[in-house]
Amino acid sequence: MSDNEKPTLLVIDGHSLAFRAFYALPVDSFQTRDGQHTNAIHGFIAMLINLLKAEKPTHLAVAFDISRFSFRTREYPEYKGTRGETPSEFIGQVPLLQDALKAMNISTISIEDFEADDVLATLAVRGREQGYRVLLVSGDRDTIQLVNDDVTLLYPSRQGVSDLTRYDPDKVRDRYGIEPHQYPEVAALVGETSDNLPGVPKVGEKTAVKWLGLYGSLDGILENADKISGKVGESLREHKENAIRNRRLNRLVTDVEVGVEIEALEKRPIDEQEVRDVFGRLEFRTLLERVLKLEGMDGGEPAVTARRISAPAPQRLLDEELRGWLARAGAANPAGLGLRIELLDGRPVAAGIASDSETVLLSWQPGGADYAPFEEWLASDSPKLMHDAKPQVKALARVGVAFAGLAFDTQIGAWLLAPGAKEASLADLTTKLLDEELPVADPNQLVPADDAPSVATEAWFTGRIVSHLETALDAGSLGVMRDIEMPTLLVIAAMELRGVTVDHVSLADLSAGLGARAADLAQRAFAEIGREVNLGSPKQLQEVLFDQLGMPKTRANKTGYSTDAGALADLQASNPHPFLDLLLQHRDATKLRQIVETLDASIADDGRIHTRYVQSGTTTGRISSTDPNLQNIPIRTEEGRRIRQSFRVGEGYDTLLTADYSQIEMRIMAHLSGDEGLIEAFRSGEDLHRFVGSRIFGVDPSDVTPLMRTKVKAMSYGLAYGLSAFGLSKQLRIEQSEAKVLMADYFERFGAVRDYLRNVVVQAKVDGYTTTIFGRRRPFPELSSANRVLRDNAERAALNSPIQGSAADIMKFAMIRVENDLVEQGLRSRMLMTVHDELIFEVDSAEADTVEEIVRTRMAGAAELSVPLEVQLGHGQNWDAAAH
DNA sequence: TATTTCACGTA
DNA sequence: CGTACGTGAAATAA
Repeated sequence: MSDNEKPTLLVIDGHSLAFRAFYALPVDSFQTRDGQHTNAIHGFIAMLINLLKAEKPTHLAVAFDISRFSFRTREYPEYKGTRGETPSEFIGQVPLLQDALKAMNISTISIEDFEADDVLATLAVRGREQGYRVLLVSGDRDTIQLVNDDVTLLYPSRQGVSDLTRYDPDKVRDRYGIEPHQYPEVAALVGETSDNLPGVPKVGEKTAVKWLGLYGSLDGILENADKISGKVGESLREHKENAIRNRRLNRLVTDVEVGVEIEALEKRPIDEQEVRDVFGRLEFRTLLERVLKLEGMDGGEPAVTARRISAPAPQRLLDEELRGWLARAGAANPAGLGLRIELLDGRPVAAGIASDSETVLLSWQPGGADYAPFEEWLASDSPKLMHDAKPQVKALARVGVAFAGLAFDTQIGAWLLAPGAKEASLADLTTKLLDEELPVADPNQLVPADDAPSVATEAWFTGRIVSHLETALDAGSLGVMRDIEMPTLLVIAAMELRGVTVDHVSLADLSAGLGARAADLAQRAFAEIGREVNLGSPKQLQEVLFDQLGMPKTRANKTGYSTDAGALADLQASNPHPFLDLLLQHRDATKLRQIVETLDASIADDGRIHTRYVQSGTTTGRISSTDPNLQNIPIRTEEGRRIRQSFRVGEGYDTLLTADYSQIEMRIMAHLSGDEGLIEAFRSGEDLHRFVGSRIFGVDPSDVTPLMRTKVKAMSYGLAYGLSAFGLSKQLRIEQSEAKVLMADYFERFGAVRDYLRNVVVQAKVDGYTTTIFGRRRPFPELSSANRVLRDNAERAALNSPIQGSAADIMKFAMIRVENDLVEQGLRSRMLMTVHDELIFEVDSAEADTVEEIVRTRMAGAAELSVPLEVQLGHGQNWDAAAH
C-alpha cells in the first residue's frame, strides 16, 4: 500500500501548540469585547485549518495535559520546575479551545498522570501498526524519537505556529546527524533546560552525536566512559547519573491506555450550529468562514441534523363545529392552546390554533360572522400559548377585537431561561429546544414555498415549546412568567399603541439651532489646528491630538487611543488647548442634534411617537425601548431639557403626569441586606446621602457639607455596581487612599451591606445564578471562569443583578396594577411611557386627583419591603415641566 | 453592503 | 478598574 492510499492519522499536542500560538500572536490584538484573550485559540485553530486543508487527515485527535503533574514529576519533582507561572492571559484559553474543538467534532484526549506527548507516542505506534500514515504536531523536541517511515513530526518554527517544519527520518538525519530513535540519547546527554533536566556539563549536541557514532548508543557510551579522555570524559563520569535519569524521563510511553480506538477518531463533519455559537462567542469571523468553507458549509443550506416533524394537518372549522372543537381541545389541554395570528401590514388576516394533537386554520377576518366562537374564545380567559405575542395582541387591539387569557409567550419563556441570549424566533426555539426543524419560507422567494409553515403549524410548535419550557423553567421563573411578564406584555402593548405626542416644530427649531452651533464650533476648531478634519472621526482626531498637537497618549482602546469626553478632559487639565474645548462643545451639539433628528423622524402621522418596548432584551429583567429609544432622552443639560419640552400632552388631555420611585435601588439594597443603619436612614425620612454622610464622617446631619454629600452619594450608588476604590477615586478625583478610607468607613457603619454584597457573589457561585426578590433568575457561568477579567466582570454583574432586577420587577408590578385600576375604573387617563423607575401618564384634569391617588398607592404598594417605597409625582404641559 | 467600534444619552 | 441599555457615524471587512 502506498502512502497515498493509507489513511492519515493526525495527532496534535494541544497544550504545546496553544502555548506556541500564545507567544506567536500579540495577546492584545486578540480579545473579545468582554476582555477574554483569544490569541492562543486563534493561532491554534488557524494552524488546524491549514493542516486539515493541506494534509486531509482521515482521522484526528488533540491531546491535552491534564495538569503540570505526571508520573515524571513524581519520579523527579524538579521536572519542568523552571517553568514560570503560566501567564494569566493564557490560562482561560485552553477550556475555550477545547469547546471549539468539540464543536468541530474533534476528539480531545487527556490521560491522568501522563503527558500529551505520551498519548502522541502511543497513537503513533498503534497507528503505524494498523497501517496509518501518522502525522504528529508538537512543540516538544522529545517527539523526534517517534519519527520513522510512517510517522512524521510537524514542528512549529520560531516565528509562528502555522509554519511547520516536517521531520521525517531524512530530515532528522540531516538536521542532527543521527537516527530519530537516537534523539533522546542525545537529549539525555545534552540536557533540556526548559524541562529543568540538566545534562552532562560540557557536552553539547556535537559531542553527543560524535559519541553516539563511536559507541552506538547511550549504554555504549556509558560503558566506555572510562576510555573518554580529557575534561569532557571527566564530566561524563561525574554526571552520568544525569544522563541516565534524563533518558528515563524523556522516553515517551507508547502503551498509555488512551481509552479510544483509532477508528473512532475518524474525521467527522463539524456541528455547524455549535461552531457558529462558539466561534461567535470568541468573535472569530474569518476563522468561522474558513472552517465552514473547508466543510463545504459556506453559503449552502445549513446541515440538516434536526429531526423534521410535521404538525397535524390543519382542519378548517366554522361556527358550531369550531365552538365544539375549542371547548373539547381546551378541556383536553388545561395548560392552554397554541395560538398564532397571521398579520399583514399590522392587521390580522388569519389565525392558527393548536392542541397537542390537532390544528385548526382559520381564514379569519375580524367581525366575520362564521368565526364568532373564535372571537369569543379570544376574549375569554381560556389560556393561550403564543410566541412573540405583542405584535399580535396589538393587531387585535387595532381592529377592536378583545383579547385575554395570555398564559405563556415562548419568546419570553426562552428569555427567562437564558436572559443573556438574543431574542429567538420560533424557528430558533424549535431547533434549540425541541431539536426539530420548523419549515421556514425562503425570504428571497416572492411566492412562498409550499413548505412554509402555516400559522396553524406555528401554533402547534408553539404549544410544544411551551411544554418543554414548563419543565425546563423552575417554579420561580414560571411564577414570574405568569404574575409579571404576561400581564406586563399586555400593558406595554397598550402603551405602544398609545404613543406620546411630540411637537415637530419645536424639534425642527432645536435641530436648526444645534446645527448652526455645531457648524460654528467646527469652523473655530479647524482654525485652531489650521486644517479641516472630520470631528466625528476618532481616527482623525487621534492624528490631530497625538501627532499634530503632540499631546500625551490617553487610555488605549482597540483602535488606538481614546478621545472620549473623559480622556479629553484629562488632556485639557494637563495640556490646555482651545481645540479640546471646542471639540467637546461640538460633540455635545452634534450628539443632541442627532437625538433630535432621530426623534423627529419617528413622529408618526398621528403626531405621536410609538416606541417599541423590548420585553425580552435585557439580562436583568428591565424593559428596553427602541425605534426610537425613549429611555435615553437627555435631562442633565438645559439643551437636553428642551428636548423633553417637546414631549407634550396630547390632544384631548390636559396634563402630563410623571411618577418616579426615589432611590429604589438603594431601598432594595437596604431591604436585601437588612442593614439596620440603612433601613433607619430610609425610615427617618432624612435625606439619604446626608444621613449616610453624617454616620460616615461622624458629624451631625446638618453639618454634612455638599462635598461630603457628593462623595457619599457616589459611593452609595457605586456600591451596587461593584465599584472599586480605584474607580471611586477616579470618579471623585481623589486619592485612591482616600477612596479606600471612605469605603472602609462606609462598611464600618453599614456592615450588613458589605456582608450582603459578598454573599450575593458567593451564593451565585454556588448556585450558578442570582435571583431577584420575586424569583427571576440570571445565570452566571463566568463566575467560575479561569480568566480573571471575565470573572471580575461577572462578579460585578452578579452583585448588581438582584438589585436592578428586583427594581424592574417592582416597576412591572406597579404598571400592571396602575393600568388595571385605570381601566377598571373607566378612566380615560392613560399610561404612556416607562423609563425604568419612572412612569408617564396623559391625564384628563377631571380625573387628576383619582389618577394621582391610584399611581401613588399602586407604585408605593407594589412591594412590601422593610423600607417604604417613596414615589414622587409631578405634572405639567410637557415632560420637562412635569418633572418635579 | 454588512458588521464592528467608538462615543454618549438615560436609569 | 461601576451595572443595564440603544443609536448613529466612522471604520473596517467583504
